[in-house]
Amino acid sequence: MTAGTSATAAPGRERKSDRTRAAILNAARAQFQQHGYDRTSIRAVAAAAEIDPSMVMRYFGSKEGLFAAAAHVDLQLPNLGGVPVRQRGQALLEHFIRRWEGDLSDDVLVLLLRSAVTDERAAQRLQAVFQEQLVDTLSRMSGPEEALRRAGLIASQVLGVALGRYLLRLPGLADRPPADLVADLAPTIQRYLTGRLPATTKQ
Amino acid sequence: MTAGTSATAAPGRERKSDRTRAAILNAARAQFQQHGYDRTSIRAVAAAAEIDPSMVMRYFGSKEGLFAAAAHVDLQLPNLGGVPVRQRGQALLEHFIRRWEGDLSDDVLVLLLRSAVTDERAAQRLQAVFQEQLVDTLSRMSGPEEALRRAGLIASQVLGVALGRYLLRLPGLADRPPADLVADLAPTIQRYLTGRLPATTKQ
DNA sequence: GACAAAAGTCAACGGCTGTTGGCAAACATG
DNA sequence: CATGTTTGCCAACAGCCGTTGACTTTTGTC
Repeated sequence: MTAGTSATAAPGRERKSDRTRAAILNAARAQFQQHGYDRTSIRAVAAAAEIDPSMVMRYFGSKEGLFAAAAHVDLQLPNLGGVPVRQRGQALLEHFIRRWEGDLSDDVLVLLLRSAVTDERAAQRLQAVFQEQLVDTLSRMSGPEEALRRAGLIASQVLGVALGRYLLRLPGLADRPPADLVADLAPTIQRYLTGRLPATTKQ
Repeated sequence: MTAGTSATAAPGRERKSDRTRAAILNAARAQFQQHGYDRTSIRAVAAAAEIDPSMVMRYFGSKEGLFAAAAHVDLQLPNLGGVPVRQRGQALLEHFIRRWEGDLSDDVLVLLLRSAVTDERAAQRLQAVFQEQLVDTLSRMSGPEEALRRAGLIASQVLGVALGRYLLRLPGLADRPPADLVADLAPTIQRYLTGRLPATTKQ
């Protein structure tokens, strides 16, 4: 409509299909996040996107391909170098909570978590996110072995909160104000991040 | 329905059906734990128990009934009153780790966790376990409101470890010796259990 | 307007699912 | 042996699933 009709496809020209492609992807993300991989059907996604199920196959090849496209996660971890050492735990924790508490289009990690518990490929994908984003960030502050160890501890606490608060809705976690939760948990993250850790057994 | 029909049967007398009943239950537990609720089919359970699928229906009514029967969890939390206050965190943590690390028939909580992420009923059941066993245990040491708060924090860390180590198999968690993990995490549990917690915002 | 590619619709396939009811063997009891 | 109950297998149902291929409509280019 905007560009001239005679011009060949410019790089910025958006195809008509890109719209439905995005619609499918949005619907898929919502479904995967709410119901997990198994209980999300291509038919339901197509219905939510108001198109035919076969379109999903055309654009994404298979249900697995759709999931792969929908589950791209970027943690967008902040650069902790600019934060005073004593406040890094709280800063990191606030970052996660803010992501989850915020607008409902951003929590792809919940999507991934819900599916990874039963789907092996989703688990590997979550493992990759953990490795490439969290471990790498910590590697800038310490050796690779210690980074892996600290990252594991942080992941256990952060994912545990997400699990209990957003998936299981445990009463002691789900009904607390975000700020209180941050206050309670920040010392833990701080210790995992910068505190002194006990010596490991030989390895 | 479950009561014996004839009064002549001695109390210790075991029916023939009790054997297959137990076989079904064992197979179901293994399947539910390994694949979660959705990917466990009654047919697969029946095949593993070497009986007909219709038998499962006869004994447990439905797939949901089977799951309910298979997912009975008793955390068997130790009485922390007999443990020195400073070691209670470690004691509680060791208890959980020992349960999971031990023989492969005991980890019903992993079963429940894997299913609770997608199945609402399983989630409610896990919520009940959390409430009736963990919160109640802590209530003996503090007021009910504080107990709920501390229980939530403990659950987030403990379930987070179970999630990362046994379900997702994150490299920083899954490949560490149990003793090392206990050493790293014990201070956290200790703080959640007995440490001083920041003031909460009004509620 | 003619024509080709893209975008979308429709109906169907084979497979797996939970669940049901009928019927055959095993068994205990008179 | 005759009886009724328990225990079990078999075949089938209705439904949803991912996926496919043929067909029609829209769109863009000459």
